[in-house]
Amino acid sequence: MDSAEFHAAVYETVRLIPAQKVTSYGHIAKLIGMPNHSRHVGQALKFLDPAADPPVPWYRVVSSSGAISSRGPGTNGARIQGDALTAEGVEVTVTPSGERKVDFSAFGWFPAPGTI
DNA sequence: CCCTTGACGAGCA
DNA sequence: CTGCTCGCCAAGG
Repeated sequence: MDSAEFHAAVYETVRLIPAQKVTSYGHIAKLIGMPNHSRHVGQALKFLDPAADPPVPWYRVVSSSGAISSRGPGTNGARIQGDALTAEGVEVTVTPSGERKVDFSAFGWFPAPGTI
């Protein structure tokens, strides 16, 4: 599997995430058969064209702890993602330190590989 | 070819 | 809860 196929597989899988559900980078990696490439799932989403057609609901992908990565101070990516999820009806908790988190027990989507 | 970076994950103190 | 270590691997300098 080359880089282009990897990206395609990631986008394809992310589109399968139901509305009002979230999953993790690591689980996306498992679903496409590359459990050790969680970092590259993030890369694929990072390179994604926001105007892709059909759209890719990248905002439904968070870290394994349920937290939304900050992307560093000065960037508003985390806030955008949190807002997008909130707008869809997903409960996003904001910790005192400003961290946004999602409750997997209520909104998690983790199908076993091969069952989708 | 070596070194550093990451929208990551799991384990441990 | 926070912080640190190690494993992972493609990309870019």
